Amino acid sequence: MLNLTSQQIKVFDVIKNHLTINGYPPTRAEIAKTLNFKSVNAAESHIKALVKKGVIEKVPGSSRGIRLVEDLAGIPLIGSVAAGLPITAVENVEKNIPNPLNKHVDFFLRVKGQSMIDAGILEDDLVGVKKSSNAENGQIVVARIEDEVTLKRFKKDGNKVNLIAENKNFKDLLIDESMDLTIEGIAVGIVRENLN
Amino acid sequence: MLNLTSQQIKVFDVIKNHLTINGYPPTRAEIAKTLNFKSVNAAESHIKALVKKGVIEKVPGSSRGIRLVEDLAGIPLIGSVAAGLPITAVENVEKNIPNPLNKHVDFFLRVKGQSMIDAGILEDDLVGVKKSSNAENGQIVVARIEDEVTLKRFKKDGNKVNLIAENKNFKDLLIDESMDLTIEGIAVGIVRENLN
DNA sequence: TAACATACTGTAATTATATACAGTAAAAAA
DNA sequence: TTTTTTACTGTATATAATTACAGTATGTTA
Repeated sequence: MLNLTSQQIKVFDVIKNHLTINGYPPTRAEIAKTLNFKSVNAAESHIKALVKKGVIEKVPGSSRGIRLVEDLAGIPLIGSVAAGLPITAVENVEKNIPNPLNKHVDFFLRVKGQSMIDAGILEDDLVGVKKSSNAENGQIVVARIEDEVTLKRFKKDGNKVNLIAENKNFKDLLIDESMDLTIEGIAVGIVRENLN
Repeated sequence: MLNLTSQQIKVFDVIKNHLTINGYPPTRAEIAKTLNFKSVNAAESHIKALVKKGVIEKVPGSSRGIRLVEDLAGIPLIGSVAAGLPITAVENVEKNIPNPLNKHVDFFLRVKGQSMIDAGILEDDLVGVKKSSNAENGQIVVARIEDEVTLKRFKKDGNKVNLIAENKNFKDLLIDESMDLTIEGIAVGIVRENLN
């Protein structure tokens, strides 16, 4: 959803909200009324801009013929993160799933390894992640150290950051100045597709 | 969705399909065309019947002003099961959530207690359950013994059924002839709304 | 500086859509 | 048996809605 102007974002949000509240898209007149435009053509122009930018689709001649491109897709599931790419880069998106968690989720990340099993997070679980560059003590975070992405419990002691694995067989990871640590997001929920 | 005639089910399905394919409801003319009605009023009449039966809602004067009552609901989340009631009775439904699992789920059940923590299933997790009256060895099942509903791993030895808790502190539950055991469903996935 | 994008107002025409009314016919319920 | 429900066709109309065209103004990019 990049490159949208603030007005375009407003129009997009009106469409999105209308869809969730009413179950069908708004008309140009309804968009104009909501945003206090005096001309329906203001809405029409914004719709054209949003189509051009690829965030919505139009069905010409059809009343309320608007689709949210983003919305059809659901929330991106990141299977594995290729080195050098931002986590949510399209190259990393495995598929898209609907969000059952009663919270904002920016992406789901498939868990690799056993480092969090004592917190009930198993390999291949999908962790719902909200993007954030900082974390509070005790939160489970998606962290990036150099080029590697891991899921760990965040603990800060003064200015020393400790990334704790919830597995007795793993040792804590103490971050020092020389290491390049980025907090990518906070884990807010879990989806497990496979039981066995 | 009871009491619908076969024609009404067809019309309902056309609306539902149009929604999933196009992202917005069909017009009367579109319904009529899909079902080869020669008059748009045939669609209009069916819509009125469906509204009367409570499976859709109409927004008068609004183009494509149709809502699926059932669809808004998602999959029922069962918070706790009242004694004497079937699990999915409306009285037990806490709320409804969308299904992120790539499988058929009849309902979600909120887990009570610690009996499955060694399988990575924690208290308050939502277990996605597919209704089934029989289970295979090793599957995690929702079982009802007398009036109590529990989540356990199913194991059958000859004709002895064993319900195994995945927690060292719990002992297995051996079912004998005198007990009233019902398998209500098979767990197919997990959703965890809260991490800490 | 010229071209383009953004951000609108205002008018108007064509088409899309809901919906009422008048029928016909058969099946189901009271 | 009468009434109601179901299941349509066919016509008509008011209104809902898309969308093009003509402007104005400002900011951004080439």
